[in-house]
Amino acid sequence: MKLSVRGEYALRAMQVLARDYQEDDSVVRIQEISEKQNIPKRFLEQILNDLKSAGIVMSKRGVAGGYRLKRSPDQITLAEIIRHIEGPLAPVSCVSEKYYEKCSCPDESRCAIRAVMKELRDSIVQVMEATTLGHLAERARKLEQQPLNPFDFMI
Amino acid sequence: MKLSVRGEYALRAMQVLARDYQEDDSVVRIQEISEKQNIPKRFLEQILNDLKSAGIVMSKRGVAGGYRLKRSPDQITLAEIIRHIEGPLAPVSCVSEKYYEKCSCPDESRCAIRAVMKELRDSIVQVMEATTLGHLAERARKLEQQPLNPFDFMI
DNA sequence: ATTATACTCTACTATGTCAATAGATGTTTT
DNA sequence: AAAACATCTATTGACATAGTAGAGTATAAT
Repeated sequence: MKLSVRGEYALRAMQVLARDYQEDDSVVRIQEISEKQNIPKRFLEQILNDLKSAGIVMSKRGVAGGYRLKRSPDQITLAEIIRHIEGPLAPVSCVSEKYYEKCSCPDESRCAIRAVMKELRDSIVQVMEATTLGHLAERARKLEQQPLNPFDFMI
Repeated sequence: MKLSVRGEYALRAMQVLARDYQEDDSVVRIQEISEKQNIPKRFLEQILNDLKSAGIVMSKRGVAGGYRLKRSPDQITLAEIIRHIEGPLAPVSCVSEKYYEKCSCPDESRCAIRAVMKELRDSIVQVMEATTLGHLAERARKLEQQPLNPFDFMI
């Protein structure tokens, strides 16, 4: 049920780009994202490259180079990011809409687990498609304004 | 976001035991579960063994041996099974209630992704804790009664 | 033009999971 | 007691994931 580390890093990197997003063509260096989010730089390079070929970010090479979102943060959902990095959002691929694959069970149409997994899939997809990088940036700004809350350390 | 194969097999095996559950102490052979669900037998042995030490099933050795649920199907949730097989239900462990671990991000209390992941966790947990093996068995019985629906092959 | 910067591409290593195999142990039946 | 059956335990190999490393390419400042 877990997100891969790769997927988590992708989201955290996109959060940074969304937070710093401007209409002009300003870019953010990998180094900076890496430091802000504690992500191994070399690993992050690969992830950002994936997201580039997915059409989510664009890059500028050379001295003042870096990455920026290819579209407005409001037009990029978390679902899109995760689907490109790890494939299906569904917990089992026999209930996936976009990446359906037959599973090994004898009869899908009579599998009760499959029925439950469909429900689960729907609630996951609902959250992930409803949340855009724009929402994330807005939320991040609000959280930054709040004073540190000591109760957050008591989980 | 995916369930491991191990977790999927565990659920499918428990579905069989729940479907065949009786108050007496009748058991089901691994071989039988393996054939019904197309699960590699030796692999299934390990999984059932795990579930045994988790207190979910009990076994009887020797001729006429096999496995049965240790408790009534109504008292076993899918959440309990998955937590024992794969750990946290949460997509990232920094939002897990039962298996919390600090993540590598600089400030959890101000991470917007974490806030979204918490929502996601809640909806996953809600489905998995609400669904018992009893529900699964009931649902399986209903599905068995239905005629084959050709539309189920058109996903 | 040269140099420094920062992305790009490919390959490698380590770790963990999935799956299969083999042999040991315990129970019942004959 | 022996044979047959079925669970138990340990080991192994294949594959995916996480992370590291090095050489290469484009850009801008000097």
